[in-house]
Amino acid sequence: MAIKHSSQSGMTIADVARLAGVAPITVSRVLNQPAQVKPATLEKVRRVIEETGFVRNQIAGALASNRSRLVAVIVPMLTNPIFSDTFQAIAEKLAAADYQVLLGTSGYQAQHEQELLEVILSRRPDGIILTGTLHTEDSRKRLRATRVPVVETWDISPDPIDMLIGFSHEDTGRAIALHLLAKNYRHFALLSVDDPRGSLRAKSFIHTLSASGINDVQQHYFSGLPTLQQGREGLSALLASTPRPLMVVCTSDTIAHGVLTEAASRGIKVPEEIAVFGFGDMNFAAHTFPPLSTVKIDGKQIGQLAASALLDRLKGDDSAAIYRDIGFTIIDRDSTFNG
Amino acid sequence: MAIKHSSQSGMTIADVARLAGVAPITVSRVLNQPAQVKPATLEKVRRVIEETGFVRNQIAGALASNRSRLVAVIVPMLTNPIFSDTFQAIAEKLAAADYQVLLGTSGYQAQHEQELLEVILSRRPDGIILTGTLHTEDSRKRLRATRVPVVETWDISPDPIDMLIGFSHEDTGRAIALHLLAKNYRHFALLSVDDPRGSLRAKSFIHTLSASGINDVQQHYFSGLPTLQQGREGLSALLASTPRPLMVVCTSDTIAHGVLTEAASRGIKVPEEIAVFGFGDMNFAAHTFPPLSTVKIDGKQIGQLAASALLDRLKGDDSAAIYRDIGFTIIDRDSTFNG
DNA sequence: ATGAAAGCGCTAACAT
DNA sequence: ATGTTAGCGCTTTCAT
Repeated sequence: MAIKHSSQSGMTIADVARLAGVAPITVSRVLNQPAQVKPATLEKVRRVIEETGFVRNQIAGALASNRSRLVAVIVPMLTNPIFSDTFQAIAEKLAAADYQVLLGTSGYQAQHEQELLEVILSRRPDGIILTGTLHTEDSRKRLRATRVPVVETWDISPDPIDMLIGFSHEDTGRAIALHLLAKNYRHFALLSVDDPRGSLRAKSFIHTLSASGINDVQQHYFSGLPTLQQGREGLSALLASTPRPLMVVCTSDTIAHGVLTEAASRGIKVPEEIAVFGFGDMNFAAHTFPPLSTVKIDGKQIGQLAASALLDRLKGDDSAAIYRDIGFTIIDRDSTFNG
Repeated sequence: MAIKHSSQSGMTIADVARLAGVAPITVSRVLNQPAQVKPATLEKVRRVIEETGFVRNQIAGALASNRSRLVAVIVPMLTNPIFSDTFQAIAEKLAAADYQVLLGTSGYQAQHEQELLEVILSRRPDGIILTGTLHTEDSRKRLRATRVPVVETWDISPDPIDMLIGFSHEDTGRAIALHLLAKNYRHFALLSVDDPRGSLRAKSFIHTLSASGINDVQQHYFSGLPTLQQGREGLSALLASTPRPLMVVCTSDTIAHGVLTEAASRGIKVPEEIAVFGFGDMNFAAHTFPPLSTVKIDGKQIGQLAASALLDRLKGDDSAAIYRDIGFTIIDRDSTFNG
């Protein structure tokens, strides 16, 4: 018997069935519920699959079963490394459970996210993982109307769409302010990114200082992704105008790293002359010169929990609605004075 | 007439057609070839879609048309920022052309990539973008057998699977060696990542020095992704054992940045006492202290060209097979001596 | 443990 | 410009 050798995938489950002398549904079972197939049959079918290089068509499978095994993930910007750990963790965990990731980037724009969502929903994903909680009203309505499980990440909100894994950026900003006030710092400057969550941290930080009677905080806001350059330029600008000693708080470790770099290049001693505080505890933070005091956010954990929550739901585990504040940890290193 | 208000997507094209008083195929045309539909009909159908919140089912569409509008992208590791620009560019360009990205991470393992490929092919992507040219024999065979357009990126190879956009890592390693020899550097050290492409650059670098009679190159290889920490530890180790002046060549800007950081922390002058050379020209390279001499790789361009090549092919533009060496640029900054 | 029939929601390939 | 018909390749459901 001449077996058709081709991975051309003109081949279907029916072709495999014919060659193996079984019905198409049996091939389907071999692929999806091998436990229900007699070992001999299993082997017979698998050999045909092996020999022909047959590759199943999951599109047809998804249509027939109404389950796509696709999870859509929307990230603001792939070039912002703050989300990399989260994204990587999500992709790994889903892949291990035989789900694939459909990727979208929103560019930090809720309107763009909304358009993306329309495209994404047309793919009938089994779940959706979003970054942040700032969506258009239309997006929320649409997502709530579909019965697709949704996980929002990296923020918390009083009325999540569905599940949520994040932390409070307001709490973070306040905690940083209180922490540094307790260290007796009084002359502050703020270098902030202008993305929604960074701005939230910045605002809360400023507000908390204000409540302690500190209103002379020099503030610089940078648009676009945080860079080393912004930190260097930020410190340069501050040095021209602000009295030392100075505590420079940054809403991104990357900017803080730039501040440290500028300080080193000028021979300014950190933390003696200028102190620096970051955000994120990115992988370089413990190894800057001097090591950077910052707030640790466990991005990998966010990703793992988000993926797990989704997978549990997809397994039919409709237990208590998931709403999880993973918090944050202030880490004192040598870029601030530790009395 | 009572219109069924629901985004529940129990709604189909047939429901929309009934409500609009047209045939299903007309709704399909409104969605896919609106130019072929009379304006009045167009508006009628669009109003029903708007009012009902109907979301098309692209799974069914893909099955019927045999085009998924999905492009699979395989990246070694999302947490390695060297690929971020490429990945972001790909995602943006494809999204603009109404293609979605199906993401996979290979973890730098060809075997894992092969398994991923099987899953991916079952989704019937219209195209595949791969990182690197090191694939298992099985992967190559499978990809060649399917008629799916493939673009390999970030490397070149004598026999690409299909299209290719990259540069030669061997040429890069050699060029760095020759460039630094021409600057009269003679005492070299190498800090390298151990990923396939990094190793290729390292090997070629060492080999070129050897051809010039330099065989006493201190070499350290780091596993895992490049980090600042590796650079700091690398320099510390070198200082214990190697004579100065010293030219430290790194196969990653991140490691080089760590070397600069360690030097700054010890008060070692760069480039007077120690010179440093990196790879990638990542966004921080021009802003380290001192600014880092390195090799610029235009990752964004790789992504744009890869996506364009694929889109052209998908448009039926079967012009000359694409094989493009985008090259690299050596950038002299202040971490090396520029006589 | 395996099979037969029906259909998932859409679009290609013809009509008209 | 619009409609009719016949699938796409699989899985569901109900038999046997």
